[in-house]
Amino acid sequence: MSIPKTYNPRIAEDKWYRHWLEKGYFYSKPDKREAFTIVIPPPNITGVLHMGHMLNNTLQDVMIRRARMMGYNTCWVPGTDHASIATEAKVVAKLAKKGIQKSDLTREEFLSHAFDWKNKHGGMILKQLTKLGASCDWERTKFTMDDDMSESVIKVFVDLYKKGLIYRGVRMINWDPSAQTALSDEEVIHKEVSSKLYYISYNIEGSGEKLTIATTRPETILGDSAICVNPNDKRYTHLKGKNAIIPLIGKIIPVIFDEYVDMEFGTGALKITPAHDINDYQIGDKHDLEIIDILNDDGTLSKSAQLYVGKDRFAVREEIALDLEKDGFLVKTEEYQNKVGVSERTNAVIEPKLSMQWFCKMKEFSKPALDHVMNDDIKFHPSKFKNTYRHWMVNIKDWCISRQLWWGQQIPAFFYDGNKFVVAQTKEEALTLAKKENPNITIEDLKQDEDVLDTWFSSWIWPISVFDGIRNPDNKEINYYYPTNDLITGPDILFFWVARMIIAGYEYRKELPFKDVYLTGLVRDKQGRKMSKSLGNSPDPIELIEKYGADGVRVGMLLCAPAGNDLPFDEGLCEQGRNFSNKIWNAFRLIQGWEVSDCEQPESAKQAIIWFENKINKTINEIDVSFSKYRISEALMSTYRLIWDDFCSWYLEITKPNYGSPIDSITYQKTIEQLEKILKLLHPFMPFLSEEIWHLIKEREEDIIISNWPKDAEINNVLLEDFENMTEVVAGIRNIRKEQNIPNKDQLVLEVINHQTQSNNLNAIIIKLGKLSSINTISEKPSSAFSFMVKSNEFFIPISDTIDLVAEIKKLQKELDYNKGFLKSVESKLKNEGFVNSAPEQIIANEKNKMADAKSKIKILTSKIASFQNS
RNA sequence: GGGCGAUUAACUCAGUUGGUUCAGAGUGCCUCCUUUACACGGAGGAAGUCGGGGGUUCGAGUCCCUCAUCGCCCACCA
Repeated sequence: MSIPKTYNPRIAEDKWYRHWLEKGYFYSKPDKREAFTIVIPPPNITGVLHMGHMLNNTLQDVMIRRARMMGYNTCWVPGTDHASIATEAKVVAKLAKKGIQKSDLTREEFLSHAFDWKNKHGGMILKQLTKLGASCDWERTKFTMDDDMSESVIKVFVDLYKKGLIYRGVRMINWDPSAQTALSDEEVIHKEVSSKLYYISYNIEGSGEKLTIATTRPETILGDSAICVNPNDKRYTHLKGKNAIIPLIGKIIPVIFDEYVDMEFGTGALKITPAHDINDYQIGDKHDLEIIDILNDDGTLSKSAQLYVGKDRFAVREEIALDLEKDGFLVKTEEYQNKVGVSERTNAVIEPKLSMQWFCKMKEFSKPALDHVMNDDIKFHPSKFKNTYRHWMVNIKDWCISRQLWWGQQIPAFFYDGNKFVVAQTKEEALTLAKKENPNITIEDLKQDEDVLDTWFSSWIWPISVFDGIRNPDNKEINYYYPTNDLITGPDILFFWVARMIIAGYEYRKELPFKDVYLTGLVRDKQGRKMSKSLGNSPDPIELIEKYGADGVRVGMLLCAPAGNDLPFDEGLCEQGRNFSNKIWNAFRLIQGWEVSDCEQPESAKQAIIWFENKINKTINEIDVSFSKYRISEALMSTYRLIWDDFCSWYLEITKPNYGSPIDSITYQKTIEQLEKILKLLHPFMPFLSEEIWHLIKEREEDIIISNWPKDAEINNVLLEDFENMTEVVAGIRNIRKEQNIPNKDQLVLEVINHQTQSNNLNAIIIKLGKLSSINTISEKPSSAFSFMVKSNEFFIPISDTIDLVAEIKKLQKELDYNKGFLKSVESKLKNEGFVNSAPEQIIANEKNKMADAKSKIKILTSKIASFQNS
């Protein structure tokens, strides 16, 4: 059969993925083996696969595939998140295109549209993951709004309410005027913007005096309840008991005194708008001021504003500035850098708003989650995120969990008799509870809270609810699969998700939800911007896979992705991955093209096999260590070098027979064994290629995906070192060929003086790779020859007629100078009493060895130079 | 404003308790080579005052101080 020169990923990928599915390798049921579990960070149903997902899921797949080979019962649970705000926004937009307003629909009608949308688009991203080779247990695919999942969420809500951890109250919250819902603090991003600071003067009632304040939001003067100054501010003490008049509307408000006000800032006078600023609210509360909410939910001005009613807050800002200026109230404006909060989802500028919402008390509740991370029961990789985590946890605030949306789990609070309510799993239970208060209540009288829960209120129990551990805490699956092993996700959702899962884990399982958290970096584009769905700057991963193969893309992502480091994405990395695929493919092509016969095994092959067996064991050890430290890119690099350098450049170059000659059966057999081992090591990183070659080597039942992960063994380090030295000898010969332009077909003789190292065993290899006719041991150096040194052995290639004496002497002189300098530094170190007295014995012995070594090199070099100069 | 982390070759990063020739890897770059698995390749090469300055030590990329630059997280100063 003829095998193409380049590897074609298309042939392997779909074929093997289907095969693995058919064989059921991805599916997991509890059994006697130890479980290895990962729950996927459920991507939003609104999302399509982007580079962040690629990185994340490749890492998860690597961990799962390796664990599977190590004999664990692996279970990778996939699924999607209903993403309440994002999805609702998409559905609303889609309906709007059809001319349908959300307000035209009943809740049920809207939800039916939303589920239609979810059914159409929601599975897309999971389908894309299969292209990447993700070995998820697809039979376990979950959605955060599946009936059982929602039921678990509601159960948790009711439970926490009963425990007194959930309460309802009027608080200052973050209002998103675009989505028209409350947000948690975490959903608000503070951005620096250039804005203006407006200086506005207020007339003081009953005097000609004016009082000037500074504000970035002049439109909010319509909601002012007071002007506040610092009681220690001598400029304003005389205003005690006076009133100010709000410009344009003429409303009279008191001048109040509070030390909160910074005398240095602006004019030292602060307008107080309790409805639209958290600080003003607190001052207003303290001084018992009127709260005037001048904004509607959509960010337009309300009737309470009196002016500009129905106009947008930003339009009003400009308009009111003009009007104030016209009437002489605007003193001046200044350029000003300040920070505004915007909605993480809609990018709308957040309004602080006083509103009735549901909250979860976090302070005490989160304590175990903090402790168990700080004492490494749960390990973060890299550990620097422990700091960030701690900082957030100790400053944790109550979590606003209600959202004024329809898409999500509706809050199970049922109202009756006006403001009275009960919290219960079902309306029937609620009725029973309500009847205790008022026996006349009927089920029709109960009205469920319109709001839904924050999306993260469902995803924080994800590792438990996917195994039904909330509804049935003692079921077999949860006890088997929980706690999960690795959580692999981005640091951007450390608080949104990771921290809260840990909290929920200790609350509902009394146990950690996962043992290790691997926080990836963010994938950035070439301008250093975060790649994300909202920016739309991510290359299409499916196109990349088509171009470079899934394995190539996986390798490309992993090579540059040490834990926690951002990676600027460069397509060249995928190219490197593809080239690597091809390298392995061609190594395989070479081997399968060999003609096997009973001829004698060459000495060089014998030595190469022994060496490579040691080398592979050493590398397996390195790879295992890297994995245990979650240094996945290092594990891959070890594998990469083992294959490219050790296997291809050395092992195969040594063992491959001369052109047209057959290979002996022992070497052939051994080579196949080595190749198989290598493919196993490669499998977690490059599943398709490894499976493809595994089966092309020979027909067999067993698939590599479930083969055993190779174990490391005793390593003969002396042998490895000898081989290293040997490679330097070969490099020396190649160097001389290159410098002197000696073609490979010209066979050379290599002469060695007192060649004492054990690498005599490796002479056969040197002869083969150096294209030598022989290696001779000599006692005196030849009169003129090219030469090089490896350790303290001197090698010669005698070709007197072509040698460039001047260049050769120059080269030797350079080497001599280096060694002299080196000797000097070693000697001075050894003369230093401080060093000799305080350095450990081993270090001193090493220095002495170095000195002896340098001395002997200097001696050799000096005499060599002399002999050249004489000739 | 508070906290955390980083700064090592053109790029992306290793460098474990200070001590072997410790200044490394991969990519890229330069030179040569279409040789018989692979040009998605081979052989060789150049390349860094380890951000600046100070200190501790016999010895510092590694520990301490300081400055600079960058990044991240948190935060209610108009």
